[in-house]
Amino acid sequence: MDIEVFKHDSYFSMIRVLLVDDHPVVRAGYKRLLEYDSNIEVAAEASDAESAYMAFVVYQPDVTVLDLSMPGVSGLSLLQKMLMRDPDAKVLICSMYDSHTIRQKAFQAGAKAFVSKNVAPEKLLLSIHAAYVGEEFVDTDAPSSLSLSDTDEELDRINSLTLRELELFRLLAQGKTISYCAKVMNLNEKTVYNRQTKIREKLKVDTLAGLVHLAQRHNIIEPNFIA
Amino acid sequence: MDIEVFKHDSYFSMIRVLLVDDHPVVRAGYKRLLEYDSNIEVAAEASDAESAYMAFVVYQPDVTVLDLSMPGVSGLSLLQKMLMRDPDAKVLICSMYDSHTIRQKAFQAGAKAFVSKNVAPEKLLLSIHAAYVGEEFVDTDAPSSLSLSDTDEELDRINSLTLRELELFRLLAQGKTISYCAKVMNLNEKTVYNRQTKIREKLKVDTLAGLVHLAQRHNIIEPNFIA
DNA sequence: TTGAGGGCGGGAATTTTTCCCATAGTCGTG
DNA sequence: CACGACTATGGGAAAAATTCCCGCCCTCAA
Repeated sequence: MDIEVFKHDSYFSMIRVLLVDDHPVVRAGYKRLLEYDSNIEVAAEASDAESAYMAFVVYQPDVTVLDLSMPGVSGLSLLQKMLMRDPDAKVLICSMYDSHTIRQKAFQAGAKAFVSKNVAPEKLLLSIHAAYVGEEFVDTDAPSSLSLSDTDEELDRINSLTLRELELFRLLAQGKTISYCAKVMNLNEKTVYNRQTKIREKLKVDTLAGLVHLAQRHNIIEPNFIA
Repeated sequence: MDIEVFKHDSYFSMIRVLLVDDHPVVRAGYKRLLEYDSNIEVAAEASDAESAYMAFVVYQPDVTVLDLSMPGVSGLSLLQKMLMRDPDAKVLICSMYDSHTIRQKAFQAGAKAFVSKNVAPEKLLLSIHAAYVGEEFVDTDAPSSLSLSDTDEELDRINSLTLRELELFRLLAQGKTISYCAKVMNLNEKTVYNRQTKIREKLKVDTLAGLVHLAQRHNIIEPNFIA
């Protein structure tokens, strides 16, 4: 991949990037990779949703690279908040765990691009440029899209979840308590209960454990075991 | 199968590191962080178990930084293979997901150090130096994990379950409802409730989802996850 | 403008779950 | 044998979690 193709004419065309990831190592990785491209500079970085939003408002980056799997609030909510503030924001969603569902939700929420952390460095740069100019970019050679078939009923059900529901789904599947969910999602516990019921109804599972299994099958959450 | 080698201008006191992680971004992150330390150089890197082993044999790094969550063969297997080849190998295990169990397994397998990807950059460098001189290094301020280093508490807890409790534990972790459990175990629902409470108490888990995760961590149930 | 749908939560009813307790069987031991 | 310790089992009342049904607000699209 010839990086020279990204060379812009003037100094003023630098793409200013905001990096959001809770892992210092990963942020460092992005920075190093982005350094390869002389038209990109890291304007700011953040390790959690709040500071990310603040940085977004303050620095007004051209492109935001946002990791989905952050503690607490989901990256998707943050994305929405950003888009609320600036509907034209270019956000590149990056996720450790790839799945059709996650991608779908990301784009639905307004992401301009999606890559998994497996992405080759050149692809990452490419996708940032693509996002910058407003194109949608999809990392096609997703390594092992392990979804058996995209017509899977379970998948359809998951896709029928609204954003907010998906967010709660993830939290619950991770084993968070109702009250914790209420806190981090800024909701009344009652609402969480109501929503949980709705989620289970949509997903056609009748136990919490069922939610966990379903979530793991579809890479909605990280498998917490080592084989 | 790509082993990248980095020129090292023979400063024999340099700590030569082998990086093993399947994510390019993460490898880049390590490299960037390690560059801060002028006594460390990245001798080679690898993105999968086989090439990692080859690199290990060929380059004989002073310290290997090994990510646990790799596709295919587990990082732990790779670790064992390396130690079989060189019992004195210094391997620093690095994992996205931290838990006491994981750590335990890592040290049990012969790891010299363990850090989670949340680790602060300085800690990472510190741990590499520690591993280099043969010390065991434990990232103490691990955010959410109890850093007690004795026996595997979770396992002990599971072992403290009675047979009947274990039976119910498995059913629950598989997502069966209380009434189903009562039926198949020939019990009054009340008894099942009482028992479930006791199990969660013994296992120190406060949600059903927690039971599922615990069960999976310890292979009590089949991970119902397609890889 | 109207209507559909998401997001949010109140109130009462309902169900689940806890907590404390009682009974019974088993086992090892003095 | 009798004793305590431990497991297995469940009753009853109380507490907490959950459901069910409802209304409100907002946005968006027709």
